[in-house]
Amino acid sequence: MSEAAIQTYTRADEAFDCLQTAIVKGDLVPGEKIGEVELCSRFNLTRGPLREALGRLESRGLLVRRPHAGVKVVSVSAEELMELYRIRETMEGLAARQAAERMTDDEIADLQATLDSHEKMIEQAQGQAYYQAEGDYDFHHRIATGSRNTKLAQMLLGDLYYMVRMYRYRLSTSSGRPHMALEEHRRIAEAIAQRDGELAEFLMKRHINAARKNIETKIHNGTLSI
Amino acid sequence: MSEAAIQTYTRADEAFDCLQTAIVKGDLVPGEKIGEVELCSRFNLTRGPLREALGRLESRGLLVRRPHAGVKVVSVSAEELMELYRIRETMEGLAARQAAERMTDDEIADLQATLDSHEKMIEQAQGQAYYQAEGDYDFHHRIATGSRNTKLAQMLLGDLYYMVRMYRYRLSTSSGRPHMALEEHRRIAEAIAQRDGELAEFLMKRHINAARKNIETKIHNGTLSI
DNA sequence: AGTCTATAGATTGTTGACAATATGATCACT
DNA sequence: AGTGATCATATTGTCAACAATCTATAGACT
Repeated sequence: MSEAAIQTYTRADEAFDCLQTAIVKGDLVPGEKIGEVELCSRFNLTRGPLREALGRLESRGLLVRRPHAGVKVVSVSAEELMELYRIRETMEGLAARQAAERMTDDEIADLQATLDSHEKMIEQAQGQAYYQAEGDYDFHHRIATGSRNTKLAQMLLGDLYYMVRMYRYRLSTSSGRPHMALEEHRRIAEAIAQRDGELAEFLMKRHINAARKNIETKIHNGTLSI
Repeated sequence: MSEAAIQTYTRADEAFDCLQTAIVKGDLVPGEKIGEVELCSRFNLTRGPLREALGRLESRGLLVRRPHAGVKVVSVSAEELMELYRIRETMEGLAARQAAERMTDDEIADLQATLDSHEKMIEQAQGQAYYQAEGDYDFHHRIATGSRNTKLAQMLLGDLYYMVRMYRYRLSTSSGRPHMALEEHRRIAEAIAQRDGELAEFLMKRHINAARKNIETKIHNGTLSI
């Protein structure tokens, strides 16, 4: 094993993961004030590691803390969610371009194989958006790491995705346009396979822009509420 | 005062600031392993707040921590520094575009006034790059906040700038092209004043790209070593 | 002689108690 | 009666001792 899994899993890491998934899954409601002792009893933790985890989460912008007053999950407005997508658009565009230049042939083959399995999933689980959401996450994850840009991957995977996923869960349905998204993924992968960075960037930006517009119209329709 | 300063400044915040500036200024050498107790005695802190600060710094990617083994300042290779600039290029391009669309007239006037004072500073302090570096930081800071994109500003100001500044200090000289940089700033400000987002984005990307190339050639020359 | 194992030391992770601060309710005053 | 200040409570921030883990040194074995 070259890259071993985390050898020692510290309590603080545990706390961090627990809280993060709780926030993403919506178990911790945005805006609601939550006490430290309550969190401790809820996740079987002690306050030390918990506070360390809270610090990390705050630094990542998932929750906001006021000294001596308490901590609450950050609540994102519709506008801010749209801003998040605009950031993703530019950053993932860059990631796609660099991925086209730097992914190994094996990685690209894997990427395309992944898309095949996504297609099967979509066909099997008609209308069940969950697989699509996971698949989408998987696809973007691979490209982010494929960019070989450590900091970029860190920002994308560590910061942005969790915020986006947080709202994916809430407006659970996900896009509802699985076939179209898959098709867009295919084209991006194709551009990467042809080592056409410029095209990959363009297609990725358009892909995320389309997702943003899709959500935006749903919000305006009233189909979706944040 | 609408946005009051931090009412209560906790020890953890103090620790965070101390460590961050120490890292940026180079008092804490990258790669070197540092013990918690040593840091405590050095900054007159106790281990509790220190550890919380360490967690935040780690989450921001300024240092890396291995459980039970210790913590060391992250060391960035020349390639990674270039990657950082590529990220800045796209993100600040976006910031400039949104700033052109959203900054108030007052803010734009302030921005241009800032450039005037920068010009005077450069003339007065011939060759002293410090003012230029600070001025540059100031300019980009204003545009980041002017974008009205909370998350974008947070990522730029909270994550990227500190890493870049860290190396600015080390290769202290800064660009050594103050007049040219100022001229580029002027053009960007002008584009923003004319509410031409597309142009502002283009000019900003070119500006950062030029800065990147400047450093890159210096590294190849051997003028600069990381 | 080289390599592997085991132990000692030091360092980090964790815990529970203590101090400082914000919130909410009570009471006096206008 | 409504508003302001004061105080009690509960919660957060901080501290110092304890437990768990890693690293380095020394020894035994192949």
